[in-house]
Amino acid sequence: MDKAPAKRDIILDAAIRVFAEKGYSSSRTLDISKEAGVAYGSLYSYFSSKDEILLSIFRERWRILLERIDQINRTLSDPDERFLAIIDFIFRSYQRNPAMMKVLIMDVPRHKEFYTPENWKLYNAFFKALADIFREGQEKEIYNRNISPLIATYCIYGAVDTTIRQYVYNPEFNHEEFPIEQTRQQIVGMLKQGYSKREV
Amino acid sequence: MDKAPAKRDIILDAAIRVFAEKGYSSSRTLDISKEAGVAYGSLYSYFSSKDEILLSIFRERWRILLERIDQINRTLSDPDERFLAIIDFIFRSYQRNPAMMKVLIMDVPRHKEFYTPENWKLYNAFFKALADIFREGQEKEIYNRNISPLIATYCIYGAVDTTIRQYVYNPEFNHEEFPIEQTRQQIVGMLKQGYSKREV
Amino acid sequence: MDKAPAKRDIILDAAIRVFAEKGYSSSRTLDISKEAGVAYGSLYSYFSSKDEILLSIFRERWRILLERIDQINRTLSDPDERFLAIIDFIFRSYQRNPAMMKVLIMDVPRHKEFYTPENWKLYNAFFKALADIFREGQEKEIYNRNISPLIATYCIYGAVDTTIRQYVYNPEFNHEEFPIEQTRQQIVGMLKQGYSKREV
Amino acid sequence: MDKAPAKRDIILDAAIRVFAEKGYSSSRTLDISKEAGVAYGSLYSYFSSKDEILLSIFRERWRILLERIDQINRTLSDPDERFLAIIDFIFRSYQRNPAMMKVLIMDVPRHKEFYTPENWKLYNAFFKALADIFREGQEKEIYNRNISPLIATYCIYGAVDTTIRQYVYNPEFNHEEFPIEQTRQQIVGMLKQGYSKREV
DNA sequence: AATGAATGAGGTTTCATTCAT
DNA sequence: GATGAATGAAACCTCATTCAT
Repeated sequence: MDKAPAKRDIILDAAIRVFAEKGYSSSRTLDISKEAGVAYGSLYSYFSSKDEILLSIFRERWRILLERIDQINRTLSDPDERFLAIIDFIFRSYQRNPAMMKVLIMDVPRHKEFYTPENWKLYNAFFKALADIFREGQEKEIYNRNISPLIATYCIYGAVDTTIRQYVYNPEFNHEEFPIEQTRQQIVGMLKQGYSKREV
Repeated sequence: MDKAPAKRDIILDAAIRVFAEKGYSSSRTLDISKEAGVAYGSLYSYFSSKDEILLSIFRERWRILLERIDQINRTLSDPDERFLAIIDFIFRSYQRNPAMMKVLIMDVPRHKEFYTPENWKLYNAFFKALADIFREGQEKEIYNRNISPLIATYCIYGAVDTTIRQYVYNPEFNHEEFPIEQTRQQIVGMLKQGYSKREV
Repeated sequence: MDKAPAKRDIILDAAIRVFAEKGYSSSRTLDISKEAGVAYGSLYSYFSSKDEILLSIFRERWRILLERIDQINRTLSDPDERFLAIIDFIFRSYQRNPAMMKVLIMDVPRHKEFYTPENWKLYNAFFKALADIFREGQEKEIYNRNISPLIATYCIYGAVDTTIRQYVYNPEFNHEEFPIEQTRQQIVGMLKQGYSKREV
Repeated sequence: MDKAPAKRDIILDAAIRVFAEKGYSSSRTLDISKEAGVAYGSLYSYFSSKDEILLSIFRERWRILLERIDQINRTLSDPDERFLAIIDFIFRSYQRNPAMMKVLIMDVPRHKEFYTPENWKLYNAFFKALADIFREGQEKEIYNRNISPLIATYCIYGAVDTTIRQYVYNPEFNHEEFPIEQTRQQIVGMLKQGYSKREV
């Protein structure tokens, strides 16, 4: 009984590629079925609607992110190392599957049906997990207590997200001038130390 | 001869509200005309298509942002003060017209027709202006020279953008618990000093 | 009081050129007003609708054709000479104003509103006038009595019309290979003598 | 696999009736789908646009005419008999399907998209085939050598076309007074012998 | 009478979804 | 379950006509 689940994932992966390429609403279900190599109507054996495909992408892929954070939390205890590992995971996710990141960042939150309490709960679980790490850093007296953990989290995620978005979208952003590994280090450095020159 | 320009702007403002509410592709041109209180066909006297309305919003509003930065650069000379003023302007823009910010952040960059060289040039002019300020701060030895000005700029903008987005979208984000003025100060503090506790 | 009639005719002439160029239904009233160099709304000072412009073209220009036949009938008495003069007039009309002929041949009869009894009466007056000439030729024993005058008339007009249409429309029809004057003579010759070689 | 072709032809036949009734541009695609008894959108499974329907009618039906001429040429060798058979076929086509003839004569040549080199080539193939027959008649010394074969062809076709058009359109043309078979004979007689009385 | 901005009904086309095979 | 032809609601846009100036 591996066949049905496999096909479901084939469709989901195809949908990610198509949505990333054209955007959700410019993507036609026919495009998805072609990309997946399945019959037109087969989409509806696995998903009730086009909406449902997008939301499934969000729910299933976001859950993987959350699980990964859980795993990092279990493996590492130092907040700094945890943030590093998470940022690393996000960067590598972009590198592995930029299409998925495009969809998660650009299409999911712009979709009307996304705005249900359950989806928000799942979405915010990510920020809450990050905020928990931050809070622990504050308790361990290694992070600044003047900053709200949630706000800190938004800043961290926003800095990472906006930068990676340039790699994905911005044609004027020169990949060779900014090697991704170096960029990652600069972001982490800046978030931790700030952009102001430290007094000696 | 104030009439025609006025009507064009009425349509543009209405379109911003409608796009913000429903997203670009779920918005119908009929909705826009109703919201603007003009006849259906009048949209097409001022804009050649629905696409053109969205792109006009981007071009005209983004230009205002750039002009504002110019003005700030002419008025203030200290890089710190300049960043503060720009972040302040962005925060106040959100407060004044969150709908416009939604559209600029969420709809414009997800639209296929957006991706023309001219539009990218205009878009990137914002980041270049910020990077110039950052570079000056480095030359004045007040900003960290280890960070690329462009990356720094993405981090600054990303932190601000992602946080404000929570005010605009996230129903679980409690506005009262996080007064906007205080949030702004925390972001600026964190970007400048980093989240790590400074050694004394 | 020459002004108003002048403008009316300016519009009519402009409409003929526009209809000939694009066909009636692809022609926009805006095109006509621009071609005429009058204000958009002015069309409706002189004509009640776009339909009415087309029908006015037919009524007024067709009447000129009928008057010309009348004049020919008054001037000439020999049926052969009369036909020659009429065919000559039609050929020269094409040369002078092919646009008008295009409209009269192609657009007017394909228009729904054309099919009123009065219009048909006017239209058929042309064929009746020709048939009368033919009948007289039969009575004078110079034309074949076995042919119905009306059918003869359709054949004569059809031969002329179809040939001239090639000059106007057919891009593969080489004008230089077929000088119009020579073509006219061949048509007249063929209609009168038939295409069969006469026994000596 | 008879189903798809059948439906395509059902749509084409329905379109012919609708176009003949209202003219191409007054015909709505909804009318065609209703007349064909198929769903609205089905039109677009078989044709890419309304234009394409009209041009398909031309291309497919005109090809049948050309094939018929080919067949006549293979079956008969006498030019006179060939012309007779072709005129006969045209007359019978009108009788069988006057709607199709209306569309071919009135709508197709007035349509902008018709004017492509390929369409003209197909269109002119008809006249070229007729001209070849005429030329052969000249070589066999049975047709007048003074007439250009192409001009002769236009006259023959124009006479037939204009006359049949009266049957189809002209409400003042009395079908009973002019039995179609008799009309056909008169046309053929007139084209061959001319309308002038032959000297004995 | 002249103007042209405004109007909105109606057209073509798209495409998510259904369903008979 | 798989297939893809069929369906028809709904979208964008056009453009003849009106009407306030």
